[in-house]
Amino acid sequence: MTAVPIRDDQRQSSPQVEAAILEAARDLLAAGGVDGLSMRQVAEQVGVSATAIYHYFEGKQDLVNRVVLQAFERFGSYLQNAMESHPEGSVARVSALGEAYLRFALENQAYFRVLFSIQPKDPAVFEEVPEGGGFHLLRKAVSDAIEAGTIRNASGSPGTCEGVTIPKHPDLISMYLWSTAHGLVTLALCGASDRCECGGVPSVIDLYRSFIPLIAEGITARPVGREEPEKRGEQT
Amino acid sequence: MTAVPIRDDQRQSSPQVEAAILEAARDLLAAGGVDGLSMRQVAEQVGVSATAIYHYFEGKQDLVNRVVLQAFERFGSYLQNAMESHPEGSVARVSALGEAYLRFALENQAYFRVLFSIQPKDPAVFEEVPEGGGFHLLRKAVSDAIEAGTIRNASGSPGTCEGVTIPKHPDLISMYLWSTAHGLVTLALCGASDRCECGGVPSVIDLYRSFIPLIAEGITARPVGREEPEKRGEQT
DNA sequence: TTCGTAGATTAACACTGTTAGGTTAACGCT
DNA sequence: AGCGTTAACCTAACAGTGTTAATCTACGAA
Repeated sequence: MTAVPIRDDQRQSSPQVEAAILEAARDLLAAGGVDGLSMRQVAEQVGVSATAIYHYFEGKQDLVNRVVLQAFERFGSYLQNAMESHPEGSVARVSALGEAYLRFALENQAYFRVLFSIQPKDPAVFEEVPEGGGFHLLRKAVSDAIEAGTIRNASGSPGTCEGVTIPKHPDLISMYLWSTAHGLVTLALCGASDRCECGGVPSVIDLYRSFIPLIAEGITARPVGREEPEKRGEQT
Repeated sequence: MTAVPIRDDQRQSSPQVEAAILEAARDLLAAGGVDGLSMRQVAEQVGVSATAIYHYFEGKQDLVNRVVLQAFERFGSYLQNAMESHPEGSVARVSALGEAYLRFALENQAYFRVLFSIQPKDPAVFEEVPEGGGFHLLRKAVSDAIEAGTIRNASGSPGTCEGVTIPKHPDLISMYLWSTAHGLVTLALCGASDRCECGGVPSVIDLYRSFIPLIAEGITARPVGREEPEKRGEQT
């Protein structure tokens, strides 16, 4: 169906049309992912012909990228919000960040899917993301916690944080925490986590909460007596 | 281009055609993901018309599912192979499993992408995966390690977390390890991990190796009291 | 008045997955 | 031998996709 001709007095000016396109694209993207977004559908929803979009965007990929950029901003403020309700330097703040990460992903699945679709997308997209799309928040929270002494310094050997208090690279711990939360929610979203009942833990959030003691204290047996934990061998 | 008519004597029998279709689909899928697989291209590669495929498969989704199933099997044996070179019950076996997971994902990116694309795919696909597509391997390795005393039993973790009873199954630790490895490689594949330099750790594999002490011993700062003095053997 | 241009249009191209309907060839049965 | 059935495959077509080319229209400036 061709778009109904727009009378001049209701013809939208360019920035409004662009915004309307972005909004329509966002809805379609959130509803059905990249495949669910079609130029013609966007156009129809805006009340404009499909090719008009090409006046504002270079193509579908560009349109998607722009929406993703907006989504990252929303994602960032969502995380920030969740973080600020816990004291600076606390482990609670770090773990709340993780929980918010999960919650956002679960509540905006199609959105999240697009954000982190395992595609070799333009690195430019990520580069334009303001402040790393939440990663800087995590990094900050981890840094604060290290400084507050609630999280150990990754740069040192286990326990050698006695004299040395300078956190060299909280990036490592941040990346580690990011991986865990992201992996969990990713597996959950593709249905893979159903393979593991995990003793009847029902929701992904609960599963994540069950991870926390493991993350905090590690998984190796710390024997009450004195038992040599077996060393990791080196392999190819 | 229409397919050249097949003379009777060179007309392939059904199972061979089906296998050829699967093979062509696998190649296209590995090369360009789901979008890179087109029925017409598959057909042309096999030397048959596009619609002939519908005699063996219900449609594109079904074809993809079948390839994914095969891929999971290959994935499983890849993991098994990597695992078996380490003693049963050792932490080394567990961590080798993780490394193999990463390696497979990095070496077969498009493949891996399809396996774990964040799509709400038919749960049936996962259900048909023999023995859980590697998860049972991880579970077994973790169970053995717990039994051998090298990995602590999750049930022994301190109390309950926020009212949630912590499952005592090795499933929890397995799921946790799976999440971490999967999250890392997933973030790497979509380019997100480039945001974190992590102290100059170059490759994903090295990054994973840096995780291992964290996974083993946790991230919370422990009182300076007890720690193994003879550590610090492994360097990436 | 004329020109340039922003904004939008229609028509078309080359794809896509999928369906409908038809054409063989081979097999089993009477 | 003749009949019916079915597996295997075909062509043609449909509805949809992203994208390009060429065109039209209104508006502001010279």
